[in-house]
Amino acid sequence: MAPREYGQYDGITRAMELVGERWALLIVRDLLVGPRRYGELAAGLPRIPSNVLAARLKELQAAGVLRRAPRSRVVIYELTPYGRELEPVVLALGAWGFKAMGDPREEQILSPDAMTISLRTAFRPQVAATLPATAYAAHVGPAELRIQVDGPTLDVTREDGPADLAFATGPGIHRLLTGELAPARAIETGVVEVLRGPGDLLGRFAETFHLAA
Amino acid sequence: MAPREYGQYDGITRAMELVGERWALLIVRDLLVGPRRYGELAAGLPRIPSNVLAARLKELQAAGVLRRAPRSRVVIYELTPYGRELEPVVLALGAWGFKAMGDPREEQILSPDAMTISLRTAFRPQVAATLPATAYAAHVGPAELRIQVDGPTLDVTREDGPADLAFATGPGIHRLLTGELAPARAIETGVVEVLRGPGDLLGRFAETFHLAA
DNA sequence: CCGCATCCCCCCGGATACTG
DNA sequence: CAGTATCCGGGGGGATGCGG
Repeated sequence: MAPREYGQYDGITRAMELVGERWALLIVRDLLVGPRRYGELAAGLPRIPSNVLAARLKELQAAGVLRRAPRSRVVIYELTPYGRELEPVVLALGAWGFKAMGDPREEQILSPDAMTISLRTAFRPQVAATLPATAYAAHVGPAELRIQVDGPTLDVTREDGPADLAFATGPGIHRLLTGELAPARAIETGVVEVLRGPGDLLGRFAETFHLAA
Repeated sequence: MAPREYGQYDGITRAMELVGERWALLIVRDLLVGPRRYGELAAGLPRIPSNVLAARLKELQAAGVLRRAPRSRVVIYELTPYGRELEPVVLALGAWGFKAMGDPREEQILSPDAMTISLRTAFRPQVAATLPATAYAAHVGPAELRIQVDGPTLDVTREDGPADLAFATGPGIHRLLTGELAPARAIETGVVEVLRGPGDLLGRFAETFHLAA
């Protein structure tokens, strides 16, 4: 159960030993959104084998990255303070990888937690501060994401509630965030489907969230 | 030769597909110091099997992270501009992993390139700016590292030259950077061996380079 | 039904030898 | 010196089982 080692003594090597195994950083990514149960993690990572998920959770716990928290008869996995310190790393890595994303393939999914982290990465506080406070409801897959922008602060939750603009989308939203796809065309082509509210608000959304290609 | 996929469409997943394989980020770490030949990379990563190194180099090249550059009859591997954009990620990951480092074990080495990156991570420009310009010569393993601090700028190279303080050290220097080990005691205990120059300059070194434990 | 454990297969990674 | 070839063990992928 001891992690595989690299035989070197420096920070990066140590980090790779702690969170460098396959799937580990994707588990951290989802836990950065909030505490999750085993089944929720499995649902957000459909292609992870159950034994690997169980093994990673044990290793990450032993590494001090996450902790099993017994909450009223069920087990919840949550990041430790040390694990939460990975947030800037994960966001920076996400911004870097974002630049190398091509078009989504059929088998590739966008989970609600992954989208939440992508939005945190793409959020531009200084731009948002100049825009009116806005609440969006984004339907991604079966889940609804409530995205509240209020000045320079961003809050993404999974509770639903009133929103100025409600839309459904999938992996294709990537091209909206890069600016490669204009908001109007995103709606025309069906990449984004407006459910409620004025479609022009998608322009404000695209201004608020942006990532380099 | 296509990378293993995770079936998700977001930036972190893409990043893991590009640089998430075992050893990949350690190769990137060393190339962040400068272009390297195959043998130099192998020397800095003694435990990597040669076939794995060859495979990673091909994959990272295909990923657009590095490039094979023919230089006067020999092949040099160097990061592309996109690969160099990993620097903040690698430094942040190194700072994070640094906090989880225990004492070095016998089989763990500190390579010159790893030490160079560690120094970049630990460098405190604002502190250095208040100190006189100083050149250190650090002997780590068989190699000599010339560390030049001039105001808020840091330059670490492998050429040797005059230095205000020359010292030899190994993995144990870690405890000096955290402040856990006082400079004077580092010399007393042999963690740092002063070769030339006044040993008190090690205090300036410890002020200039610092990492949280 | 959720949270894993078990089993099996396959492929990647580790070690070593070998070649242009 | 710069990789390639080969063999082997172990970890990951996938399906299934099972206890609380």
